Amino acid sequence: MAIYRRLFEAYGPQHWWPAEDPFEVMVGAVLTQNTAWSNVERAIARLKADGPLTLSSLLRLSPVELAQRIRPAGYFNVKSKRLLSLCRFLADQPRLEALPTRELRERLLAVHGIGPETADDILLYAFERPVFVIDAYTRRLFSRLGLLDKELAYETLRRAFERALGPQSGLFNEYHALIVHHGKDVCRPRPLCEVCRLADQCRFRAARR
DNA sequence: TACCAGGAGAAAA
DNA sequence: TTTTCTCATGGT
Repeated sequence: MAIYRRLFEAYGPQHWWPAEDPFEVMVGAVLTQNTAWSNVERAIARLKADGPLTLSSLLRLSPVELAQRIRPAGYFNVKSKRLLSLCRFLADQPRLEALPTRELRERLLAVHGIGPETADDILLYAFERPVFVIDAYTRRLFSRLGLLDKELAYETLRRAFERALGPQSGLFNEYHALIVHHGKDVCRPRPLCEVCRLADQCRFRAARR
């Protein structure tokens, strides 16, 4: 919680995810896989150029048509198939919001192209479930601070964060958003922000002892 | 020019 | 079962 308070005091509330509705959150979660958000924004803008971004509007597109629209996000052929798999899943399974979180997570993970991080993005930011998202920014920040081994398995880290913070989806939402803001907009791999620079120096000194 | 960016699935070992 | 490879655009 000390890290959270420090981030919140530094950057303020983030009000995430940057999307107009839950469906756009899900689309963004797939498009941002291993991709800079600026490229995702271009792809979403192209999807919206045809009209409102909805489940039915995407289901009307062929894989090739969708791939051309999301081209700026990279891996467009792969992501086109993944997005259409997600859309078919959403169309085939009504009342997903009524499912308990664990079952909803398992069903999302069974969809082609939805791995642990993407599933948890969707659970937290589209379904407002208390699930902590472990992404590259989370691993980088907390390993720099010497608080975790960034090679640990996804599930191990997720459970550790959830145990430490308790079942508060609002806090998980804000915490992860702050971690991303810190990693993306403040502290890039180089140059490091002041906090991470000091953490790196401490680790370097410790390693020399 | 080379590297990096909010992963996931398939193939190879 | 674990590790490695592949997918691709845009910014720095």
